[in-house]
Amino acid sequence: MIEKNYQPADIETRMARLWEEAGAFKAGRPERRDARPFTVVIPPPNVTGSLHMGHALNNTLQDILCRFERMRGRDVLWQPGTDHAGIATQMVVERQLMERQEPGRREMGRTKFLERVWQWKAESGGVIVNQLKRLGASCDWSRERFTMDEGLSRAVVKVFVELHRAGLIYKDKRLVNWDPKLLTAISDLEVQQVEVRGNLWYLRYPLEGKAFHPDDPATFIVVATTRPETMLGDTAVAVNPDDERYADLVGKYVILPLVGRKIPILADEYSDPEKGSGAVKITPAHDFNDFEVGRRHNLPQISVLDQEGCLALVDNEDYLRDLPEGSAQLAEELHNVDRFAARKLIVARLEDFGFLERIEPNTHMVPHGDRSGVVIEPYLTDQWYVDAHTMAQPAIAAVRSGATNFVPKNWEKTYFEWMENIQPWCISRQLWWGHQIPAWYGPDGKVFVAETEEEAVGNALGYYVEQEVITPDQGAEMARDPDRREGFITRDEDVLDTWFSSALWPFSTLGWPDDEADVERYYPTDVLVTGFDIIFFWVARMMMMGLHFMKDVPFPTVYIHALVRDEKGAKMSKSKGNVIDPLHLIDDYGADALRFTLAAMAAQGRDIKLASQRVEGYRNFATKLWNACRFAEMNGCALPADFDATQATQTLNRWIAHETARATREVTEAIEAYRFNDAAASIYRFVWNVYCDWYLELAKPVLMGEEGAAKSETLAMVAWARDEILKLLHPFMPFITEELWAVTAKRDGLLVLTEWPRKAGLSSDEAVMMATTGPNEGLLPPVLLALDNADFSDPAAEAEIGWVVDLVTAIRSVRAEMNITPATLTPLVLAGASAETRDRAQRWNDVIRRMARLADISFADRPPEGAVQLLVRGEVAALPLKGVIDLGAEKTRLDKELAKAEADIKRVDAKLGNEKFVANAPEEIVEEEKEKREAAVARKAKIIEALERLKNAA
RNA sequence: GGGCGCGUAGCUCAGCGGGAGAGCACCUCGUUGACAUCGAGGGGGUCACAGGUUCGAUCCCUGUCGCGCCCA
Repeated sequence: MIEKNYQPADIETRMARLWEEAGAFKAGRPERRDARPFTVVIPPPNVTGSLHMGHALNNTLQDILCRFERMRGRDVLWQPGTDHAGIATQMVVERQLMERQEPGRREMGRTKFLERVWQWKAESGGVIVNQLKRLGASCDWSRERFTMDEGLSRAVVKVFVELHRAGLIYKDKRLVNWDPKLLTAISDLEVQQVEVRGNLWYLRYPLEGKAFHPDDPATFIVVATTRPETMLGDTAVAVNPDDERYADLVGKYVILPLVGRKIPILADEYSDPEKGSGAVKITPAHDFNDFEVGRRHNLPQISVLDQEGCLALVDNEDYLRDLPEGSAQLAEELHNVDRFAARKLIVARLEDFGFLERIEPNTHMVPHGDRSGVVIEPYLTDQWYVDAHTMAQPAIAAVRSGATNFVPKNWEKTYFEWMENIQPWCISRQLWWGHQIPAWYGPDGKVFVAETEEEAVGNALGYYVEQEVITPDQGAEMARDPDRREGFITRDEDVLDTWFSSALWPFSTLGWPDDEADVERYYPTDVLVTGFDIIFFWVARMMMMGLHFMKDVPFPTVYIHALVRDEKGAKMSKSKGNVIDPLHLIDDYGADALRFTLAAMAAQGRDIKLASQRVEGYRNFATKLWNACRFAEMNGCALPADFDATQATQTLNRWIAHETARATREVTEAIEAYRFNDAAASIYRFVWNVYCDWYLELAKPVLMGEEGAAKSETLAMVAWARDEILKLLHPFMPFITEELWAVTAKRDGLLVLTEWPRKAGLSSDEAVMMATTGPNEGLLPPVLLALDNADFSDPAAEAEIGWVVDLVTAIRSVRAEMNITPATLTPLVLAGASAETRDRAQRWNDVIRRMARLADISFADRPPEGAVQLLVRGEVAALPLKGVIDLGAEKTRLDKELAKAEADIKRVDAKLGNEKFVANAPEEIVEEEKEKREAAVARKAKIIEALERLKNAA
């Protein structure tokens, strides 16, 4: 029994429980042992996260694919899990400690702190998983993984060690993006370039051997810089080799103001003559470009900042080397001053001595940390790197060859662009929460990388015994007792970039390296669904790791979906306050409505501007379906076991079978092509504008009428089409369809595991091929071996019902125009009707009268005088409304129609009169135009007749 | 500076070589046998602009203008 009102919240909790209890989402179901797998790995959300619109869209689309393929008989594995999100999670827990006024991370110590993070994860890490369940995500939750669980951690270590052995992971000292707030290195991708209004400072650097005077340009060279405070670390001045202004200065030296260091003026292409003064200061330790210039010219690298972005000058050997006496005083004064305060101090000091020429306002891009929000400092440190350039090559080739395809295809360009210019990937992070790098150091800094501490220590001790740094006895001692080797062998403190573990996700979650059975079965996955913002972060890296370790791409298809924005097109962000919370929408309208909205708006290649009004509209759609099912139930519609829709005899029933087949084809093909919006539009139109608006309405007289073959067939057909609708709609609106499936009939099983309607044109052989890996047909779901005629089509039924629809529509339209209230029943006269039309009119008499508000239907050779005359499929239908209608208005209406017909004829004639058109256009197009002309000419004739009669009546 | 994409009905968006579409909003009418979370009907668009290709362009090409995103 269907409830009177559709209540999403109640249905959703019950259906979720039902699926859970049935283990409906489990991969590897015994009865599908021989079915072809369909595998998708979820983009693992951060454990710290909560569901936002991007997740809602991403997971709705994945769920549509998974439910669709599950219904098509595949063994679906949708692999869920979460990501440990190093920086984000560590920040969350640290903030919590602060709020509770507990000891901070450093006071607490590493071990204790990590315990706290795990504790936090246990308490709060399940939030987003539960939110995904509310959305209806049909993941195999029994296989949920976490990037820091034991198995995945083993995968991380193994990958690190193997890549290190292969020379693809190495340690290097170079400039990194340093976050002075979080005190860690971050990768290029975690840096956001932000436009900042700053200044360009023009500084005078005195030439060596000349007495500096601010008024004498011959005694100095002007350099322009956006970062005056780094001048303390300058080791050269560069000018463009083609810049004639400075040609004679190349090779000479300047004396660095305030500092007194003698540094060369050199020629390098990097210096842009158009920018600033054309001369640029070179600070290799504090600027990426300068670093490269420095390498080319063998310049020293003088770092003048510490980890926190404060000047570090006292005891700074690099800085103090070769400086004149007295410079130590400046070092003392500026030591430990923050970089931004230092900027002011240094500029003021330069100005005092006449070294500041001028200040020019300058807007430029400044790197910021995407987590901390502070200005990133290029900083010279030792870090671990992946040789991304080498690993990118197979990943590039795989997309070039089509082994992996992007949908839509244009994202491949973005992918290539980045991959072909890829920089070494800095993977070490100075954090605690993450996979600690499996590297150990000896007293001389020599590194030992191994999968276990035991192995690394063994190697190290062996080495130092051999080198006679320690005796064999000491070595044995240290091997036995960790306390004894403390201070001698130490483990690398750093952890790996979170994306390092995410890169392994498609195979680490399947059990690699411990158990490869599932890797065998489910790798490579079938499709990756994700947003374009993580193509670089994640997709590219999975490609590299997958190809290297699995020797195969992780997925043949990458579907890239849009970003969800607010209704004005702005990116949703907390600071803007324009975030629409998907959970609120679920509360208000139900998960099904939200899902359908997102699918309907997921057109390829465009961002989604979401308005909640749209969600409301699709909630109404759910209500419509609900009520249609209630209607079927109230009329006792039920599907007999042996019912075959294609064998129906009633025209109306053959018509809905035909329309259902069409909808099935459209929905199936659209999902197959990742055209979610087309699929949604198709099922929407079918349910509302075909099934509800016409089929149920046209069936009413039969259903209310006397018992008999026609009625029993219709009772069955209403139920049959309803069931097909529930199946087609299930991937989009799983909750309401599952509920209706359960309450509308006694079922063998859940809808979620019911077979998808066979697409037209798919032979049973192909269906078998699709769903199986082997020839063992005995284990197939029986439906895949039966059911033919899925491409059922009946043009005759289409023509007849089409006529009824057109007739009713035309009458309704003219009645509304003439302001005839529904209470007024009018007669209808079919003039000069063909035998076929007479038959049809008799067959559909009840329906037409009811829907068009008619008193009766009669026939005549000619339309009566003073009637409204309508053209329906080439014949005249007249409404004798003498006295009711305004003859003047009717004339105006007919004049308008006439003008339209004449315009149509004129346009077609222009085409057909064009020799080139007739010669060049495809035959069927020309034929079509001719038919259009004929129809328009016939229409025109009838309208003229109608006008004549109107004149007579007046 | 390089790349990608977008300018179609009041709004949000489909369509993309042969007669301009949907949803919402708007206007009119309606307690018609499931549904007012509804039904019926209606108005509304030089498809940004300018060239070109073509028998034919909203659709392809070029340019201009406006907007967005990514990378330097």
